[in-house]
Amino acid sequence: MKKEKVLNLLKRKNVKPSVQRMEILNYIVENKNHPSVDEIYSHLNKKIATLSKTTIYNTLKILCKKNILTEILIEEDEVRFDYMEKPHIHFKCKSCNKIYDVFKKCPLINCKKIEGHKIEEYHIYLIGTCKNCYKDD
Amino acid sequence: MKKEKVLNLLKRKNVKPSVQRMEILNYIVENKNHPSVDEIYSHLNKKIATLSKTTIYNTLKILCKKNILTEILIEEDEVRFDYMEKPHIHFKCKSCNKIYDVFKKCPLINCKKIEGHKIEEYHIYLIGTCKNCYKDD
DNA sequence: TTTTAATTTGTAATTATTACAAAATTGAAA
DNA sequence: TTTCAATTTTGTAATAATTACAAATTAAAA
Repeated sequence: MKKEKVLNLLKRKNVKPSVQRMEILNYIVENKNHPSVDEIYSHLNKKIATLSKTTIYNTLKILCKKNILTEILIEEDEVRFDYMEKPHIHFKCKSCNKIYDVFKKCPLINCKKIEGHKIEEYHIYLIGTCKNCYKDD
Repeated sequence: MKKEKVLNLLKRKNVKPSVQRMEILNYIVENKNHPSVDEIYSHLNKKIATLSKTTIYNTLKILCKKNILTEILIEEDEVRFDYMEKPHIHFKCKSCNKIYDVFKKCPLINCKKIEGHKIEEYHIYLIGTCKNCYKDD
């Protein structure tokens, strides 16, 4: 994603841009496999030597609150993050541990209510073996 | 669930029964709102004064491995557990924090493969406001 | 009973995340 | 440009769920 696009996205959602915020958001948007906080840190640390993990946590929290990102709770021990342009499904491969985006439609996502409960968020997580790992058997 | 049913369930799935294992499994099966480890501990501690949290963690791990329970990753900071007789959806209320089971059918649950990936587990989490909290507005 | 194996327990270690306050940076006003 | 206030970033320390591990207990087998 172009620098300008990230900048505009932040502005549009009322998040004051900064070098750190732009880099963090950009890395998540670019990297499709939903990097962990550690991965984000390791990668960006090369560019921004003074970067702190606390900044990453702070930024991610803001970006979620402003609905730019969504938390993915597919891993047991850490949170992942998702830039969701359109609603989609997540598939985690048990073997290689990658998290794929799947854009198959699910009628559930159009429901506003279910058994009387008002739905505000949809999280669909599938777990199994991805096509790359599967063929190695 | 009757004592004997829990016992048979454990035996059938090749888990050696014990007082602790039966009580833990029974509590999860009986309590429909998916108690946390802390809640399980607090409740069963009254019955089994010597109970240790480590035993609960050990037992839950075994029960998951033997496919008697499934992990629910709907909470950000702790794991919940589910006794899944038939596949269903989970709905978490943001307001009262209860986790409901919803038995509406979703065609996704019949898919064995998606975009070439082999599916082994289905986790569908909806988040919003439940019907009890909603009407208080 | 004696012995062996499995389970339970308590403590200490691990690890992701948060709280907090100092340092650095930004942006506007003078 | 300089000054000053507000915001952001950073590092350290605290928190809390989970796990590792070994001793104690219990159950099963001989």
